[in-house]
Amino acid sequence: MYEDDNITCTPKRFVLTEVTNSSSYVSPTANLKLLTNVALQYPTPPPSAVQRKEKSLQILCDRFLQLYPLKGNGTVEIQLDSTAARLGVEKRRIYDIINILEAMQCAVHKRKNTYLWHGGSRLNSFLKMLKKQGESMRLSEALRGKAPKPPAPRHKTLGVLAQRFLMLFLVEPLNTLINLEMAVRVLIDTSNKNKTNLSLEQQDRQHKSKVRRLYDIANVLISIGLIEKVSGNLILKKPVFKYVGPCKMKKCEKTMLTTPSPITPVTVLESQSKTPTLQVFAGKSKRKLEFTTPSSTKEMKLGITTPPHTPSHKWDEILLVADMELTRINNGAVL
DNA sequence: TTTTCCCGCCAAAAA
DNA sequence: TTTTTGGCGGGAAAA
Repeated sequence: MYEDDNITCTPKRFVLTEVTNSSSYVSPTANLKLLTNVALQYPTPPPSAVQRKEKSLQILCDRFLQLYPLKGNGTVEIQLDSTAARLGVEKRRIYDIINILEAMQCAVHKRKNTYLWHGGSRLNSFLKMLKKQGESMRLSEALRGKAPKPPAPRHKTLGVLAQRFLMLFLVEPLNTLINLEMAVRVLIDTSNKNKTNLSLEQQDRQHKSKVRRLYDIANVLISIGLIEKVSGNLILKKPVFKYVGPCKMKKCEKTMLTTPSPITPVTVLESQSKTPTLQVFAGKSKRKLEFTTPSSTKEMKLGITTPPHTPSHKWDEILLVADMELTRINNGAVL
């Protein structure tokens, strides 16, 4: 009949009544269907086998990076399908990984099924840019009360979300801990489409979905070595992440902008605030999101202002406030 | 239980 | 149209 590479010996024989739960007559068609099902079941490896944990995106990305190292030399072409096969996963999973890596400028979409791998060669400069981008978006302020809330991306949401998530770390003082709940709230534009308002529970649904995405993203960012999960956190039970990537700037310690001289020429400050439009996602395809705020940003030029207050690292407070808000929201949901 | 998040359906974009 | 990409959320493993 047919030969299956997986079958190395004659399958054990079964009588219909052993497989079915009834001893009654089964039509030929039903019989065929039944047999098909049994056949499909057959090549199933031992029940145990790899479990969920071993299939995580983080591990998959680790293996991916093993194939295509970040510090590799030169550029290489990556074939998605063969890579998926090599890693023994569905193509869909490769998309998840490559999308984030692409968002990190580690690879660029060259053509169908093909990416150009640049590794981490552009990472540092890209991170610098991301930071600037984050500052101009005023993500730091958004984290607290002041909430310009960056507009929701229309395309490449996974990649954009990954970039914005990273921005949070870059924009905040080093070692700031950020939890996913906080991130979602800042990164997701709750003021939904024009009129259509929140459906309350639909809002919760979308929130949950976004958190799922953030988990996915966090996992590959961890694999890349940009982020780290901080276990056994204090106040919150929620997961907290910390930036551990390349030190973004040299101003490690003091210096900073400790209240510039009273009479600072505006020009000095202004000079810093250019970069009005940064194209994070290169590429021609429409799908590649036009990352920046199209034009709406009404008064972005006013951006440069010394941090409101508490330039400190009182992230504990931040976390607390964030959590309190979250619980408030949750309670409110129970109408 | 809740948190984490894999899996894969199926629609949008591209060919 | 068909194929490739990739939102999205169900629901189950892990904690």
